[in-house]
Amino acid sequence: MAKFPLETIRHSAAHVLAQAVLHFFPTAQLGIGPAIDDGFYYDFDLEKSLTEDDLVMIEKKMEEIIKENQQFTTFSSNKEKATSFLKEKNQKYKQELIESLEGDTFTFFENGPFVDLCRGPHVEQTREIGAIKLLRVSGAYWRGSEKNPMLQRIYGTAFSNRKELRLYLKRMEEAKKRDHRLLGKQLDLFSVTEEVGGGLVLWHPKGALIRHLIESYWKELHLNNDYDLLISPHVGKADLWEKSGHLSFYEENMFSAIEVDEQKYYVKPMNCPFHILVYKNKPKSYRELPIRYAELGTVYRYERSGALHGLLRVRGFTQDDAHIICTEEQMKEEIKSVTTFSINMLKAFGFDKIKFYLATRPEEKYVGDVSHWKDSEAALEDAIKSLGLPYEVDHGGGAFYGPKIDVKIEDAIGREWQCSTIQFDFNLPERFDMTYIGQDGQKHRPYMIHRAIFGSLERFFGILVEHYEGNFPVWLAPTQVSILTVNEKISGYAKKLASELKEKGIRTQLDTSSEKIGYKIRKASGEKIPYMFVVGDKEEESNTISVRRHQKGDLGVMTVEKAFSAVIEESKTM
RNA sequence: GCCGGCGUAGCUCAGUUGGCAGAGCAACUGACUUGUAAUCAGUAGGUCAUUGGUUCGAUUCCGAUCGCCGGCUCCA
Repeated sequence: MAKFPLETIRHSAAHVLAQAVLHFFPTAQLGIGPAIDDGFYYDFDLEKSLTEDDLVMIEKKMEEIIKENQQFTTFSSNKEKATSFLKEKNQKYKQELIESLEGDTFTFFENGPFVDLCRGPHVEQTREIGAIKLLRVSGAYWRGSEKNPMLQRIYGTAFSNRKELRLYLKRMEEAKKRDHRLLGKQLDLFSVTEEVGGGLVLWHPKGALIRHLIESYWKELHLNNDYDLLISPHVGKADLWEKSGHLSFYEENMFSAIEVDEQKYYVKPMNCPFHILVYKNKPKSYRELPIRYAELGTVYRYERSGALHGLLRVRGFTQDDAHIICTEEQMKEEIKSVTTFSINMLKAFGFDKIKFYLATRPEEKYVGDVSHWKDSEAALEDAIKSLGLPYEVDHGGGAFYGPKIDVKIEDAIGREWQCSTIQFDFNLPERFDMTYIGQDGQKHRPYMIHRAIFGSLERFFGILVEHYEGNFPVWLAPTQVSILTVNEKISGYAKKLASELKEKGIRTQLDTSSEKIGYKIRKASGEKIPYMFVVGDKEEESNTISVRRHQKGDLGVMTVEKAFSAVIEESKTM
């Protein structure tokens, strides 16, 4: 067991990094250097752009400092002294930092020739830092604001010993192999091309097939749970977006207007206004509530070019959107059922570890009655509690229009992703004057809940690819069975098996090429096809199949019936 | 958008004093008839991202643009 927590080790490593950088570039201005989730970084203002070679050199120096086993010591001083000390060191960012900090006592940490303003804590001596590795250099604005100068940020990681560092680096390698952009290309699932534009996805046949399966399952589950499906257009008039408030609050994220017949139209960034108009098409009675409108609605949002990332951050995507419109009395039950519904959907895709984050009313900017906020927050918290799942409360983290639950799922290698969100909206019902006629014959304002489970199909698909490492379960695999012939004489038998499988609804492909069986297996494995049916003379004579399962290997010879039912059974399991 | 890196065949990548553009895989053709992760031979495939400059000559050097990658930022 290490003497210090990782965070302390990493924070200390950040100091050593700064020390090493100052050794080579004495005029460097220091930004901040915290420990982060899987390592640490330090920001520097430097004349020279750092290169890979510089990193190697700096890392070497860091190793030396660690070996020297310098002692970490600390001292405090008041604001005046601290400022003049930093002035003397010519550290303007640190001076700025002190200016913005409360109190009059500032601690410094010193090791060898290096002194840094810092709250600590640190390890006692540098050798306790263990093993370090510098990972990359990138740009970062001082204090995260674009108005400030851009500093150079060096990222690194540290562990208490070499072995753990090696394991971490190995995990990173593994994660890299799962990259959906890489697998998307290898498995021919989708592409994003320069000709179409960044963040606009072309779904290739195999990707589109998987998406179709996801969508079909999604629709079926919604219909079975009393949702109504809607379909709405991709564009709408400017007036609509004025009314919804998007043009005042969200315009910077919208594609610019299209003019048709002297009218301005906008491509939709959200589906809500359309769903609301469906609701408002006819007066609604309390007897009709709750109403649950769901749509796989394709929206377009402007994302800055630098933010685009494979399928995870795109400009055109399909939300699995739904709007639940209900009375105050129905609210609690609706929240509960939508939460359970989300979990069930996510579980079908192998996500069992789910965490909730409840975000409540912001302190200042918010719309609607405080009492409505309180009721809805209680409803959200109730729902999570009743499920007995882990959750955290983010006080004041809600949107201005309502409180929400964000749901995070954990994938096969322990990474967290946010997909689902369940949000109250006190804004749009007001803006669109949504009402229902209550038992008392009066008009009432309904509650409206937005929710998405996958969030975006593009993003969810990207996450799925990484989660499964491209090894889709049988029910989702674009090709479920590949029939491989040992020689060309056997192609008749193979064709017969293929057509029988297809008849049973199994997605089957046939490889009768004049290659050796090893080659065909290698090829099918590369495509990550779950089942390989190897057939030769022996199998034809005995009406059997030699079954091979992807990632498991040879399952041996079985009767055609048994082999078929194995695939069929598995294709039904989610 | 900003900082830095990168852009050579469908894919993965070689290509240095600046002098005819290369390999493996994939594709195609042929031979082989194969028993559990790569059979052999041949053919074809390129505006070296685009564009301007330097030069007798640019994939190579310089500039601009576009795109991608790592971050920052953004995510009412």
